[in-house]
Amino acid sequence: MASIRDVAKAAGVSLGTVSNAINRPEVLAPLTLRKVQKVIEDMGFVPNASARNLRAGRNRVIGLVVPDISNPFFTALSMGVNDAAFAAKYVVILCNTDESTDKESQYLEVLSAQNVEGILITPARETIRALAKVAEKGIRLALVDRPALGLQACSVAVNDSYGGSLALTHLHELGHRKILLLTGSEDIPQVADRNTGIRESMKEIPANQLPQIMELRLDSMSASNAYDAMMKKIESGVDFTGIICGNDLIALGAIRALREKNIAVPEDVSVIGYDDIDFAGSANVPLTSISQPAYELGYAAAELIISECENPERHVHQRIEFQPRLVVRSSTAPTKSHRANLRIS
Amino acid sequence: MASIRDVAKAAGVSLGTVSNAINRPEVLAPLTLRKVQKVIEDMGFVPNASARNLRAGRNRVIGLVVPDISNPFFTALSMGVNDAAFAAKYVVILCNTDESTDKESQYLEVLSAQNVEGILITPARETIRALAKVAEKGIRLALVDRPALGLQACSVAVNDSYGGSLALTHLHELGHRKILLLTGSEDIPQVADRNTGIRESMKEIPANQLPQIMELRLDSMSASNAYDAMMKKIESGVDFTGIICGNDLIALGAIRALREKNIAVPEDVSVIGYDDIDFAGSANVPLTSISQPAYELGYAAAELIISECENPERHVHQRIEFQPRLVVRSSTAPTKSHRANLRIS
DNA sequence: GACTCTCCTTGAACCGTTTTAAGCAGTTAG
DNA sequence: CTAACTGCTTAAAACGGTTCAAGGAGAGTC
Repeated sequence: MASIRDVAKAAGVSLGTVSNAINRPEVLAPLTLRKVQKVIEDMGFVPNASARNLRAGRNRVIGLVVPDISNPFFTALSMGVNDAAFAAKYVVILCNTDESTDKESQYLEVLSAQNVEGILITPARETIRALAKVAEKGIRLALVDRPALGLQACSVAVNDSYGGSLALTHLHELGHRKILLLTGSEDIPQVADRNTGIRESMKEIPANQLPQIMELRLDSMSASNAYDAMMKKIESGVDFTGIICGNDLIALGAIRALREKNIAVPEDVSVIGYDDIDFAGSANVPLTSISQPAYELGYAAAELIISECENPERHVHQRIEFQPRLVVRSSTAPTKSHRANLRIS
Repeated sequence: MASIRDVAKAAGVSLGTVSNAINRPEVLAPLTLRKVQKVIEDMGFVPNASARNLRAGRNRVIGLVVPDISNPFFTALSMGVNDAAFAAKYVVILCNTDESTDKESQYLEVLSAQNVEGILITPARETIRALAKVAEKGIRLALVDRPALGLQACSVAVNDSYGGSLALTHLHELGHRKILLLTGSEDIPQVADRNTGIRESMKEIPANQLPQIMELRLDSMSASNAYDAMMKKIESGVDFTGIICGNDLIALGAIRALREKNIAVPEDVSVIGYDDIDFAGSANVPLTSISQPAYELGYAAAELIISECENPERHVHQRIEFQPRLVVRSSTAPTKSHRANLRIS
């Protein structure tokens, strides 16, 4: 590999001049510049990034740590991060933790060894301690899809509590009074927050209309898991008219089970998903879902951390919160009695 | 940020000793080692990767360039790459080109500026020229999901031609004689290869059983696009009993259109997808599909390029080819006449 | 007591850049 | 004619590690 010295020798100039040709072309005499550039071109010279970073103390690399990149939500988020980084000529190291705290802290080690300028992370659980350690080492942090609880860092999140409330209110307005909550473990902060939102919005509802909530917790928030659980649930009786699902995959799994048992969606049972993944709209029963701006979330987070890297002293930590949005499609409908009521009035 | 010198001073040893404590602990006296390690721990010292890499001439970073990370196939592939890299203590920079050759070559620039050790790429189209330029700069390449046409590089691919043949043979054996090919542009190498496979396997079929093939090309291989095209197609007459789709998303879109038009899948029309994405099995009509080992593909490719980086002189370029696999679920079935025939015999 | 051996530790060179102060012509001003 | 300035270029000092030849201290041997 050619070094800057080789270029200098070949061009008959000093090594500093070559460096200037690359980084501050305006200070060179046009003729010299031309000459050096030609040699660089001819030799196919690429500056060594390690040396450059060593000297400059920066490397235009950020890390992104997510629990599950195969979840379309995080895929979209990561696309947002990538695009924002690309626009700022940064580059993203993607780390997928498979929801394991172990792998997460290992990745944090690796990233800090790589001296990335910043880390964007959706911590799997309460990894605040490991994060604080990283922050101590001078690596900037931003939390994604999670507020920065007590941590000195930016955060970009979605109002999950409001999302839960949106789902409940929608079903309630359609006349549903017996609602099944098909979701994951309360250990997952997002799940917990949405449940909080659901409980909160119950308080707004007049006592005589208060829906009854049943919970069914899944070990893993996958379609097949939801399908199995739902089949069992149906066999023990369908004592609900609406289902609020932890995510769209769960909703799809549940719908498959319902159809197999000849329970019509949305005529007999309404189902509402969460995340509004790409596929939701083109599913067999187009899903009503709570849309989260995953791409924008990632984009905003990346912009935030990049601006912090570019301008550390002027930066103030921010907390950005996006609002989820209800997207009504065909998997939810008024209950039969509600429809009857509407017809009467 | 603490440097190795600060550690040395604090521990009262020379800087070389600290380096040894980190990299060759066995040469140090146990006492010294202990002492230095304690200081490292206390100061939270992390060796600067740039400096280390500068000296070593390596940086344990590879780039992964894919056309569309939101396609579950590439998501799985990238997980394979990440896991293999993680195991070898490498790190992956993910680049998503949105199928744009422009963005692709920009990313190649960025990656070579970052001096990554190797690049794993699924070239969008025939980007051989840009790739050759990168290769010249001494960056190792490996092609993923594409054979290394004339390029001095490793490649990991799936036998697409065989995949096409699998699909056709499956439908043919079920008695289908009028088959619709619902796929993307022939510019996409995979699409072209599968079509070749289909044509090839036609030659094996006795003339009196030869199926008739119709082609319908989509601009973009998405579910909604497939749905629209399919709706139109159905309105102009259903002159086919089987559909071979370019990917699973297309299959799902097509199935939705068919159902909406009250054409039963698989009773009236069989549909076969491609990729066998995670969701295929839990779709409303569980998809028959051609499974590609996306994760393994990525894993193998990463292992290949990493081994090349670790041992450049001993490395010989390889071409690994995976075989696709037919996964039969519920979206394909024998034609009515075929079923009748079976009953008779 | 001199010699060799072992075991640790050290100092210095080096990796390939960026950056900065200094230098060197040539020009302009006084 | 000197001084100051301008416009480029250069040499040298970092940056933070790794590595290696050389050195020093004890122990063992003759």
